[in-house]
Amino acid sequence: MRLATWNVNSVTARLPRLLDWLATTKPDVVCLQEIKCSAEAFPAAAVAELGYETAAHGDGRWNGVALLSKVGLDAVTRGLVDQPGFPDPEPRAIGATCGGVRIWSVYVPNGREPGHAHYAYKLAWLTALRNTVAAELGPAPFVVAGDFNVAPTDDDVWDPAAFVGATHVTPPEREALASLREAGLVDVVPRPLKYDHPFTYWDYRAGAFPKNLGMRIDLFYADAALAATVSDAYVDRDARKGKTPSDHAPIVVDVAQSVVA
DNA sequence: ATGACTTATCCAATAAGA
Repeated sequence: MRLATWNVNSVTARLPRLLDWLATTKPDVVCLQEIKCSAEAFPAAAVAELGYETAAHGDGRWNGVALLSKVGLDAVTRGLVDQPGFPDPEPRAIGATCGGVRIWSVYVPNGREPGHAHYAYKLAWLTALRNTVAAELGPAPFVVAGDFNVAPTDDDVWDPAAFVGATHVTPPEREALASLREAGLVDVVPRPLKYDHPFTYWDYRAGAFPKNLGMRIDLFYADAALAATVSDAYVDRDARKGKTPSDHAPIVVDVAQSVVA
């Protein structure tokens, strides 16, 4: 099976690119984040022409996540166990069982700045994610993939000095990732197609992409048994090139797991 | 060149992103 995750920064604005990328890359299951549309407005008919079923969770202007699958899409769950809000719960997590794999697409809150109420919200949200993982892990191959808005190590940002006092690199955020790993998940680190860091995000401003001023904040976490079957994992930085890209690149992961109906 | 912000929304100035 080929699994993938991509923060598309508006599925409406990105639809032509998404369709081209699906047709070329041919993933079996795709986790999308920042669809920025309601579930009803998701272009499900367009992706259905390429063979994908859709489950979307969105409410309009911001956030929003979805799952696309060619191998079945069952037991859809919208939201985490006791998911906190800001102040109300936002559409940032959707889970489903696809071809025998239990898979979650997540968009972790940004946090804005340490000390901000949004930062406390981010940490609480990650705790709810950990609790959801703990409740579900075990019976089936398991994946949580998406935009975690946390760089796991200093090696996952272009310059640690540029992030002093900023979110995405603080010990509590990194401890929240460690807690997910302690619950039984493995960080499937993709290979970069170019340069030596598997960055997944580059700011639109100041030529960050051509200068490779990036961050690895999109992550693919799998249970240990599934992670052991990974034959390839890469960041598709080519999808960040050209006119009107998302500011994030997709991660593509091939696993030996065969489709289970 | 991979190239110097982009998105949706009360349609235009703003909030949000990280």
